[in-house]
Order: sequence, then C-alpha cells, then structure tokens
Amino acid sequence: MFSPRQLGIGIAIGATAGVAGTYLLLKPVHEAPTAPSAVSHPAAKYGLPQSNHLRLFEGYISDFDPRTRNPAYVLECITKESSSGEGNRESVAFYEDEGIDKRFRNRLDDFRRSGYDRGHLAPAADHKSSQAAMKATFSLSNISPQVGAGFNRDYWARFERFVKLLSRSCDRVYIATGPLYLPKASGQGGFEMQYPLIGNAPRLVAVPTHFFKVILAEPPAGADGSKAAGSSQKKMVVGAFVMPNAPIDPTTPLSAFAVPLTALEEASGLDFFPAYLNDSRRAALDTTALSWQALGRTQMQQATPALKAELLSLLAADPSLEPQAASSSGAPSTSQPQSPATKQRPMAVSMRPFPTGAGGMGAVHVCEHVDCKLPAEDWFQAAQAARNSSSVSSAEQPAGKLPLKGEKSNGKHAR
DNA sequence: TTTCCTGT
Repeated sequence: MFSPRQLGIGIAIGATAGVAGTYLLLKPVHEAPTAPSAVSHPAAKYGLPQSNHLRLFEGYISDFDPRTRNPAYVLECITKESSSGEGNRESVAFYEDEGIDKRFRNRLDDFRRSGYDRGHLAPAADHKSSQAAMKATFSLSNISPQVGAGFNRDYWARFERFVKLLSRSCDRVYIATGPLYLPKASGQGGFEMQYPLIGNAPRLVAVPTHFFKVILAEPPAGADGSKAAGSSQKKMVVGAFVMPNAPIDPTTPLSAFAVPLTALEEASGLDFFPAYLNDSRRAALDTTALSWQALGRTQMQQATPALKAELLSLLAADPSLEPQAASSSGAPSTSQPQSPATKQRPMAVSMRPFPTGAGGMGAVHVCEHVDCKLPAEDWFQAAQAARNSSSVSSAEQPAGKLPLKGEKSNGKHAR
C-alpha cells in the first residue's frame, strides 16, 4: 500500500508543485514534502527514517543520497537560451549545500587532495542564462567525485558538450545524470561491490564506478505554419548512456556507451521519465540502443583501416534514406507518411538512417537524430587557437605569445 | 563552445 515507489512519486509531485518560482538555494526544501504525517500507516506514527533529500535549484533538481553522499540523480531541462548567456564560472566557487544537514552532506574538505575532481552532474555550461543560475550548479549537491584527466576534463566534458548541442536542434532537452555503483564479478559466479571512498569516516563520500545520462529531447515546435501540420509526427529524441569513471580512449565513438534504458533502470533502481516512457516505447528504444552500442563497440575494438572505412561509409549514408525500417520491420501501427516529416529535420545536424530504429512509438534514439560521435578530441585546442587568432586580429603572426614569455624571462633576469 | 587542482 505504501510502496517506496509510490512514496517517491508522491514526494516528487508534492515537491515540484511547490517549486514554481520559489526555489531558494538555502531553503531546506526536503522538509516539507517528506513530512512524516503524509504517511498514515500506524508504524509511521513517529515518522519515517529520512534517506533522500530532494533539492530544488534554479535550473536543476538534485535528489541527494546521504548514504553515498552523492546525488542519486540530477535532473535538468536546458534550452538554447538557458545554455547560453553571460554566465561565467571564473568568479564562482564550489560551496556546501547548507540545506542538507551537516551529518549527511558532502563537504569541500572531502574532495581536497582526494585525487578526484569535483565533477558537475548538471554542467555549469548548461546554465549560463544568469550568474545566479551558474552559481547554483556549484552547490556540492550537484557534485560527484570524478576522475579528472581522461574523463571529467576530457571525454565526459565532450559528452556534456554533445548533449548541450542537442538544445540547438531540439526545443527542450531534459537530462537525468547520476552516479552508478556497478558490481564486479567475483570468484565463483557471484558479484561484489568495490569502489573507493574519500573523506573521513564515517562521513565518507563514495566514488562512483560509472556515470549515466538519460536524455529526453522534445522536437522543435513548427517554426512556420507549414510545419505545424506535421507536428504530430515529430518524434521525441531519447537515449541512455553509461560511462566508466575512468580515463576513456578519446577515439571511442559515443554510441559504444549507449545502453538499453531497461538495463540502466535495473542497475540504478531509478525509473526515468515515467510520465513519458512506457513499456512499448522503452522496448523499441532498447532494441535500437543495443544496435548502436554493438556498432560502436565493433568500431572501437576492430578498428582496422578497412573496417574503419566501411563503418565510415555506413555512418555517412545519405540522409534521404531515413527511416525505411517502418516498412521493412513490419510495424503496422507506425504507418505514417514519411516523406514530409523527414525532410523538415533541423539543420546543422546530420540525420542518420538505421535499420532497427523505427517503430519507436513516437521516439527515436539520440544516435538516430545526430551523429553519436563526439566533437574532435582537440576541440579545446581548436577553440583556443581560434581565440588567439581572433584576439590578434590585425597581426596574424603567433608573435602574440612571445610577450608573455618575454615577461616571465624578464622577471627571472631581474633577479 | 570546457573541465578542474595546486599553495600560504
């Protein structure tokens, strides 16, 4: 009668209903919605033990798990507007979430000299519409310990940028991000959990073995009247990805990390986007996700030049080939006229055909919507180079760097 | 168009 799942849903609804405009950084929002009086079971006369803390911030929600001292998940919604603007992280510092009791929250000291980065789950770059919005992402209730080099500062950062770019081809992008603690196979067919912890016992912060992102993107509303007619055919864009909290080969295609939602939900205990995902949608998307994962892993493991060329040709297939599978897979329910809808796709992203992709009950996998390759691994260097060349607008020579070196050497010589 | 850490 009072299953944890029902409770969770009730809490979520109660909390979000009160959010509207009143989210405050320091307000202990977890107290109101989880009031023990909400449960009338006789065993709960003196209240239920509290284990999770729902924290509402401008731009995102964190469901903080005090056992691991990580968020259980962080949920955000980004748009082109929210992810661009004046927000600047230079003047922002991480801060402890005083809305969580001292016994339960993670602390700045936990991360100091831990060897791990303070990794944003809702990325700072997703919330640049105002300085306040960006600052909110620096609350430690949005932070998990992440491996820095090779992961948080590299592949994961590129993944975040990939997700952010979805907000250019979709109206709204809903993203659930969180840690995973995945067991390893132990000797005799069993499993065991093994992961580091940082901080001081007993107030330890778990270091997740993996991180996930679940993406649910709304297709753009018709910009013109002509598109409005086809709006019912616009498909939601959905995908789930899981990556190890470890350095990742920068050449790995993103599709190699696509996972079936069902598997992620079974591993995490979380039911994602329950107001949209139902069993049939989930099943269709899971099939597609496995296909993309297999493609990506094949690409990763057997990257002989010949196979690379073959895969590249497959990936670069003509966009006009788009969802043929509706006819081939024999899903009669999805008997939509395909021609108008497919031609109206947003610009700047390459539409990709994939045989098992159709029949997603109104949804397509992320890898069908855009190339599930990440931007070039040297995109930061490229951006820096572009910045340098633009700042040295008149003089194209790299001499702009020389004065810096000269200053340093001058300082040394002065001594 | 990005992540972060290190001292006194």
